[in-house]
Amino acid sequence: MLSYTEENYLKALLKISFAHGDLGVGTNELATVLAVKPATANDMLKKLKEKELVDYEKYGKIRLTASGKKRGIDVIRKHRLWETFLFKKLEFSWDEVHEVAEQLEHIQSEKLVDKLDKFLDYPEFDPHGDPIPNKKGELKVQFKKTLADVAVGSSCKMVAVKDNSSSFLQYVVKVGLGINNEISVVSKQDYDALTVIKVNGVKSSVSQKFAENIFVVCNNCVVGKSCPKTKCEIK
Amino acid sequence: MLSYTEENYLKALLKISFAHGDLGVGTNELATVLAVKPATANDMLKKLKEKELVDYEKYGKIRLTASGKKRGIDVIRKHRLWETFLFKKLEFSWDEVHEVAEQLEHIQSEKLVDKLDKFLDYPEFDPHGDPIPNKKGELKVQFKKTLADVAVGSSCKMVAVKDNSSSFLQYVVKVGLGINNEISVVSKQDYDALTVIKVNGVKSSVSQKFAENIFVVCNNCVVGKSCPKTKCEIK
DNA sequence: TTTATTTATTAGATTAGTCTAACTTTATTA
DNA sequence: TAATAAAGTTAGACTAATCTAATAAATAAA
Ligand SMILES: [Mn+2]
Ligand SMILES: [Mn+2]
Ligand SMILES: [Mn+2]
Ligand SMILES: [Mn+2]
Repeated sequence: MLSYTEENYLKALLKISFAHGDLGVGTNELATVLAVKPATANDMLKKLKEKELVDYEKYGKIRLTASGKKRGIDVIRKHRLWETFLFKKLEFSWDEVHEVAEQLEHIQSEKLVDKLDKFLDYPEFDPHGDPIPNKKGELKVQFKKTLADVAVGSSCKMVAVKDNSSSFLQYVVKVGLGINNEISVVSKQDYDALTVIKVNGVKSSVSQKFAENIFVVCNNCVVGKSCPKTKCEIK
Repeated sequence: MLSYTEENYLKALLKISFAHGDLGVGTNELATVLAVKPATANDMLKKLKEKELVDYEKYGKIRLTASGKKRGIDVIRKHRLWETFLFKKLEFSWDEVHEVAEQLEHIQSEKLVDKLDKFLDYPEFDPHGDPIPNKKGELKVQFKKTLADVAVGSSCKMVAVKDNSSSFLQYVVKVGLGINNEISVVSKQDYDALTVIKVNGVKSSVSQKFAENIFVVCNNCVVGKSCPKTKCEIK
């Protein structure tokens, strides 16, 4: 049985791995994500190594073992199922679900997770567009392309958000954006990449930082695979 | 913000108070209920007194303050709402809900509790027949009379169970009993109070211990008040 | 290739919650 | 009422998770 804290370390390691491929994770990086000091993370990593949930050499990069990865995915599965429950069944808005799911993800009951999954009719994506791992731990490939990659004159579909903070999510709503919306890129400033987009006929300006936090696909893209079109409008 | 552990102490104090009226709680008693040593309970009681959640003199009986009581009732409210959710929405059986609710009762989100309450359509009783406190903390009076109090030849209605353990609940089902069932007391042994009851036309023998764990009302009893009938068949 | 900077580790301390063992106070009973 | 038993408290120790401050190793810059 893993502690609340151990589960959070595994989840953080997994999320960092998703973000930057195969080249292991650093102690400081992990500590930053978990908002603890490197010394603290270092202590915990020793314990996780002892339990064979992570593997690394002293002063080397950290990687999850197969079992560590499975445990981490289970936590993410629970997190996203609970977010979906709060959003779909309890009328929470998409910027409110994350905080509560941070607590709910640590409830230990396999039956509860499976029943919740069934109750929600086996959802594939959470309210932020993130894929929900299934019972076996299989996870749809995460999205890679963002609104910042879309060429001027092209259009795309918003599929997820990268930043899950309540402030960003509320801003997204204010700009008139949401999951599955069609976005046209009207123009882009050379100097600072300030971008004019059109959503449902309404134009707005968004910053580079904003655009990088909106995951999109082009209309020919196959989610999780490369675009079959020879000249995809998205890099 | 109360810790997981502090919440459990308040809940335990409240439950013991419910069980034996106004005469405060003892350290050893509390320790037994929480499955810790008296020394441990003593340490925690000092902290709770410091936070003005309980009140007592050294070597004296312990009582919850108004605010301690409110916090304890909130935990019970959450526990029973979650049990109801698991039972009504996720197809858990009544002997499975308690264990998971022990975890869920510590999730901190007032909004979650209120939304859950609404989602369940403001239930008044949990799957074990126990009353669910409302948002204000108002709690229906607990049941007092048990099957062991019912006179031979009389009948009564089962309204709740005292013991919430999975083994007892499964036994109750095996005997053919459930909440709201009509029970006739056919006979009772003088020697050991072994009782023959009839439920839905089927006779069974139950021990005194068993009978004392089934809360009942007579058909004239008004829940939470005394029976208006001059000669109530239940003491 | 030294030096400086960043990254990682260790040592020692703290807090919450728990324990055992010894001791004190209150309650029971002979 | 005095002896005994039960209930409650204290002292000292342990673990998990955290911190600060000092140190060591690896990397980047000069
Ligand atoms: Mn989230
Ligand atoms: Mn999410
Ligand atoms: Mn329960
Ligand atoms: Mn219950």
